[in-house]
Amino acid sequence: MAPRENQRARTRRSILDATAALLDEGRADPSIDEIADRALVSRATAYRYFESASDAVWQVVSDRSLTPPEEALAGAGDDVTERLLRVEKVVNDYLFGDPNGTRAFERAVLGRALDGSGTPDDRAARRLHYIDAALEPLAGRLSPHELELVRHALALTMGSQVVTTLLDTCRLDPAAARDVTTFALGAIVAEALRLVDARGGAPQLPEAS
Amino acid sequence: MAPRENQRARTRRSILDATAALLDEGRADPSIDEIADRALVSRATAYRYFESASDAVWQVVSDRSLTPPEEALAGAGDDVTERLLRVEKVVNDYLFGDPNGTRAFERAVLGRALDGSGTPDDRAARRLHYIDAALEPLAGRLSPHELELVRHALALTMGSQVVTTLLDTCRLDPAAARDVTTFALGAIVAEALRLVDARGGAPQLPEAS
DNA sequence: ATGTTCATGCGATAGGTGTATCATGACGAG
DNA sequence: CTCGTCATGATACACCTATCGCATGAACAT
Repeated sequence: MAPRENQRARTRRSILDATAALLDEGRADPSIDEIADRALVSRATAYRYFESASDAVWQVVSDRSLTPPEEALAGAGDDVTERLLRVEKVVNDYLFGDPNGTRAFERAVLGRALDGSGTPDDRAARRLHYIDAALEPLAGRLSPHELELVRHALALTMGSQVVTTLLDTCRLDPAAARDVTTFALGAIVAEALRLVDARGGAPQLPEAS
Repeated sequence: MAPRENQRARTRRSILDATAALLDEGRADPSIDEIADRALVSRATAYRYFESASDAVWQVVSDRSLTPPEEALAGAGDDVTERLLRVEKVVNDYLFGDPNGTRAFERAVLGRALDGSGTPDDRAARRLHYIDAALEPLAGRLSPHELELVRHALALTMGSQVVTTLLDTCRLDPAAARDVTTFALGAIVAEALRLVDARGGAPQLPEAS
């Protein structure tokens, strides 16, 4: 057992709670000092637990759990489109609902990319778990390469960067933005299904095999 | 005529050149001091010309002109897919070729979004000009609403945010990333063409040819 | 209770941003 | 050439990040 586990856990929680509170109050980009003060902890300690302020924000935002994939897909059939729409709703409703937190998250991702910190970043990649879960009925029916293509193309329709693109760059409102994501998603799924048909899976075309 | 126009133009150029030089040397995120020193200008002056370091970077990156839409589309027929692939190539080749500059650009966009500066940001939205130019043959054949959907969905496949998503979050290499963007683009175009067929426009049949 | 360990607080340091003020002196019109 | 204008440089300030070394004292084993 680690030396002072409880104490450390308490401190960590305190910092995370403080960060979360600040975010909820609309501070999009809290400083380390703010967080430390709020957590009743010295600045040095805050740095001992998190690499930076945006690191803490990152943890908070990404730990505010979304409905997990299994739950989002409970009772869903094999209709890939419906499955994807469900997870898209979970992910994007969440993000478009909290643009501040989302942009702070974005910022953290960018920071990591800039200083080349090599952490695999399992959290930011979480959207792929949702996509994979939704795509599961199709898994065996596409070549590995095709599947990669589809997964990553779908990743372009969900996630924090989409918020930046549609809200900030294209200046859409959240509702219109959601229309766009579902449209794009539908298009990609349709293309994927066409790929499935093209290989073994499907009967219906007068195909030249 | 403004008071000391030439002097000011010279100073401005000097700062931009310095910024560009630093970027080309691989400094992804140059500080104001670095830029000012390199430009043989005091820090205060640098701030008189640009709001921030990333502002200067932004100007540089976005002014390094891409092939303009008309040129990219010269000699292209009415095949919307081909047209879009051309502009996608122009935009994304450029961005994936200079991830550092791109991320600095990203950073600037985010900064603007965070402090809510209301500038319309014609530069970041430039990708829509490319998309519109490529989409031109389809313009009259979709309802305004459908057209908006298609335009913005396509915007998800080009631009700086795509770099962040595919390179940083999904950890693809540039070549694989380009495969993904062209795939997604193809899917969206296909969907758009289906919309065209669904309304009056349908000229040629589902060519199993 | 006693001593060690280790998380913490405190303060200093080094560097970055962004703003303001003020003297200087180059510019350019007369 | 002269003189006022105005871009510039210098400097200071407030605040931020990120890191360091050192003293303190709570936590824990003995």
